[in-house]
Amino acid sequence: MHDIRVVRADAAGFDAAMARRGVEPQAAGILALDEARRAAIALTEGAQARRNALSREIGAAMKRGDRDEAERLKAEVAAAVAAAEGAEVEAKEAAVAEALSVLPNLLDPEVPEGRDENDNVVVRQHGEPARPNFEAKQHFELGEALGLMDFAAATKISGSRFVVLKGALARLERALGQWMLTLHTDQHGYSETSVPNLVNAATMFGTGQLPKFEEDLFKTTDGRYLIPTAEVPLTNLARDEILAEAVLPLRFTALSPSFRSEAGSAGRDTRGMLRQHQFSKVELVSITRPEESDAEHERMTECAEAVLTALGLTWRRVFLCAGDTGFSAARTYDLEVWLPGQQAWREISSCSNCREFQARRMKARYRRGKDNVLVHTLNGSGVAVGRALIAVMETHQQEDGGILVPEVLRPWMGMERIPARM
RNA sequence: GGACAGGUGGCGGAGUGGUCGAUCGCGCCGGUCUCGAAAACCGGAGUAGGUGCAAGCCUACCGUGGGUUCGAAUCCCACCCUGUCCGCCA
Repeated sequence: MHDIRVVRADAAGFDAAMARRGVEPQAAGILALDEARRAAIALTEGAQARRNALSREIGAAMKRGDRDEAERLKAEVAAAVAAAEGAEVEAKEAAVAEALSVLPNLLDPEVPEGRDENDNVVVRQHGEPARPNFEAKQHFELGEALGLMDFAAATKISGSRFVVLKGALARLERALGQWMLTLHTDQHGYSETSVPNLVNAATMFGTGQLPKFEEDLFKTTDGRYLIPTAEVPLTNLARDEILAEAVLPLRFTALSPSFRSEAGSAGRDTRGMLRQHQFSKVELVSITRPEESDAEHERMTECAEAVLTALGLTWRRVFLCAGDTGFSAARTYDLEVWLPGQQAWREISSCSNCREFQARRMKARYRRGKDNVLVHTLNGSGVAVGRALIAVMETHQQEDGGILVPEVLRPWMGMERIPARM
């Protein structure tokens, strides 16, 4: 959500910022709506002031028993009320709000120019893509050979883009989630949080999923939505709050399922569990003072990177370009992990600083002296459990189809290796 | 699901048709006192929007949305939420 004052103050700058996103110029249209809105407000409020004054006079007239005068004034009030209603202030305010709420966030100046993922910039890499002396398999080949990853069963139960994990792979998923959550709470200062997975429309508006991206969500029959990420409930903890400065920064983490309709990605990544309607994810969310958010963004990204390093994965940090940065974000780092079976870098985490974009939608503020100031919100995957499972399988696969369990997961797995099926 | 009781400013809590944006307490900000702090005392302070160079003026907001009325925090209706009890149920 944008501040109309920003558009008024620098229309050309606003359009230039939108252009980086590939969005057509908006300022002129918004300013026209704003003019109409303000004119309607002036008209209506003048009429309301007249009505209020007349009402007071009526009260006075009644008090002294002057009924004729009171009746005469009532007629005048009726005219004022009609004028106020004719201006249609609400519709005009809604038009401005709508226009401002469907536009993406302003990008940080440092965000690289570019149209799509090909223009993203690698800023850091950990490890080198492995060159095993055997042909690395993809995770679904491994999982199906182990008899522990069953897509047919999931299709029967639910449909495409779901999976049933069994035995050691089900346990591996649980181990990953538990271990990551423990890492972030015990080592990284995040507060463990258990959140609803079903939220209302106001919550979805707060983080920016609504009104523009409703088709990406699953909606329930009673008008609620399944969360596409725990970012949604975690960030909305601050909605409509005025926080004490001393509590900032707030850092939350949650392990939750994420539900995505994947509308528009038909035919993409259809094999395996890379792109599912439901997956498990450990999410990180920070609520900070404005001056802290850039440092917090780096810190958060490093917390996610620590997960990948500890799992023995090969990864790189990518600075998303203008065209690839998400709607609510001012700047985003993706973490990509190397998948030896697929011979490709794939996104496993995305860490974004949304600055005050979500906070304005949510009215999430903190008290600084006598002022109420919008907080900054950040979110990052720490990390996606489903994709971490894939990465662990493909990275630590052995020639016989067994999978070596990373050291950090062994206490949770109760085994050093998922043995190949005999 | 049924029956009651409620939803008021950062928090607590008054207010039942006419200067009520709203008494009061806590907390908050400024000041007096003090070497400093605490206490005490004095003063200030809601949010959003419109207008104006500014001081200021105006409008809206007492869960949400309608309605009655010249006028609604106050009356009526619907919905949402909270509490208590009952029923049902992981």
